[in-house]
Amino acid sequence: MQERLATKAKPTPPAVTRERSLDRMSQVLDFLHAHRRPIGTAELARSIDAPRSTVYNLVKSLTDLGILEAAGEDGRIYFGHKLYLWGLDYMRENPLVRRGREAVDRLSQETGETAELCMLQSGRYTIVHMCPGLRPFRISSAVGLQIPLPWTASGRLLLSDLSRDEVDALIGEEDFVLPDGRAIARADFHAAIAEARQAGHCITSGLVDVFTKCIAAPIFDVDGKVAATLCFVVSMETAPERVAELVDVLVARARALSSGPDAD
Amino acid sequence: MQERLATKAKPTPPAVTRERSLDRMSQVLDFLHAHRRPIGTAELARSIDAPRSTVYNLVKSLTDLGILEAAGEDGRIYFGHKLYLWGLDYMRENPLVRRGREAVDRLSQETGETAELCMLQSGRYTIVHMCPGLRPFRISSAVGLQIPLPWTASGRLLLSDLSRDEVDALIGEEDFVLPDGRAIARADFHAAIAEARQAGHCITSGLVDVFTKCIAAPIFDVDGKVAATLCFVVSMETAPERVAELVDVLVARARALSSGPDAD
DNA sequence: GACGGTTGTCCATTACAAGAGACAACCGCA
DNA sequence: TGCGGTTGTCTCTTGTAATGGACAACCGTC
Repeated sequence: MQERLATKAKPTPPAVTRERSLDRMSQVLDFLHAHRRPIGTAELARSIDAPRSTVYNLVKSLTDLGILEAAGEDGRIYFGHKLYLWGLDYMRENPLVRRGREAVDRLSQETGETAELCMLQSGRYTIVHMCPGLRPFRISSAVGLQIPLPWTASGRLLLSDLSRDEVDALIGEEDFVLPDGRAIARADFHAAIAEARQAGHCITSGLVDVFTKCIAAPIFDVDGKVAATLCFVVSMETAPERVAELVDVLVARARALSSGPDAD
Repeated sequence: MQERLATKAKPTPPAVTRERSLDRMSQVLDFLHAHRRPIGTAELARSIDAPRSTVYNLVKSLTDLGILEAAGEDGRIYFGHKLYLWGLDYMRENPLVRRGREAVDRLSQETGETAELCMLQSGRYTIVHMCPGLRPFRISSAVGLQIPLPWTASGRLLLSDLSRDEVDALIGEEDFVLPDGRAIARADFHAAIAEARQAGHCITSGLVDVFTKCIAAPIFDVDGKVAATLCFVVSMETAPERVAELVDVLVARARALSSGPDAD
């Protein structure tokens, strides 16, 4: 009886925590997403700080299900084809993504520029879709990449609904450091966000890459919040009139996609 | 006591089987993939023949993880954005898919035609990647679609390693009926497969769509089997010389992608 | 307003999986 | 050949989640 009560009344739960398999799976897949290449099972277990036996069992199960696949050598594993199929289903059924992709393809065709659809997913900036332009640009296979918000024009628009504190909470100090080592001042970034909101579009130059300019326009959801952005990645050399023209096209197309209940 | 013994000595395990959460999840996602649109939780439970309480809990967990998402009205659920991210990772890391995508983008840029990368996945024809051409074609957002193999030029190539019986086993009668109601004779289809294998490429006219021609070329894996195809979707009006030119480009590019251990 | 039909929530039970740890088979390297 | 470092498999224990089933809140329809 006493043990019963004692057991029941335990004020502090024991330190040993047992994760659910679904959570472990999510940890594994999230880690793989960040890791961005195949990994061995033992190293994976170390990386996500999970018991080895658990991870070995889990990897076996997930491999059997086609969620993971052997990739590379040494029995390394990575994402499986099932995830690809399911991901495509998401893309096809999600109205914003589906219509946004079509818009990107069409914009790229019409202008010959590289166009992208960008969204905030899990608090991170994501390139959802890209269609390369005509110009002999380096084709970055960056689709699905999650890169720091301050690096992009779209990032400034996507954050324009948040308060200053929310933005600060969302973005770590390291995200303000550009690929070439330069750092963006927080104050400047907040100002740029406000400016982007005012202007209804945003242009950045030479952030991710010295040779490119980003032009972005917001797509609004039914609540008037920025749900996604359309964006052009153009050469730094692009003439100002051409840039202005692209801005107009982009803003118009983004507005057409905004809060459209006329989807199918 | 008797029940105890009976319970303990059970020679045949009871009919009640308890599925693992991972298996249940896989059932749910596979069902959604086949269902191809959002579904309510209760109906989902009925559909996969799982206990209601199990499915309610599972859907809650998966939704929290971003693997499922509320979609449509009535609390229906569908695939979540995490699957999209993970699927893109699969696509980016898989050497064949990655290099095939780049080739498609480049082919489309160079020729101005709509180009596609197609594969056989889980025994079904899948458009893995598409880049729309310059011409004002109807943009089909067909990426990830799994359509009947007989409808396409790529399908004929992808099946060219299989025996007649294997092909027959893989393709149901309904797949031979084209969108406009016409039916393809099995014998003709088998002949077309053989011809495609011989020729090293395949051209079909007006199958999926009266106004289009499909031109496909095979990408071979290390074993010399057809692993994927590159394909152009062009207007029916395209001049024969132009078609011949596109065939040459396509075959050359596909060969360059074949069994390349020189991947990155 | 009593009814069969839903959908969604919440328990109690217990079968099963998450985790700890031992183990063998490999590496190098000294 | 022994010795730390691996990786991968296997056992056993025990916590926990999958399940059955009760329940409330809704429908409609008779």
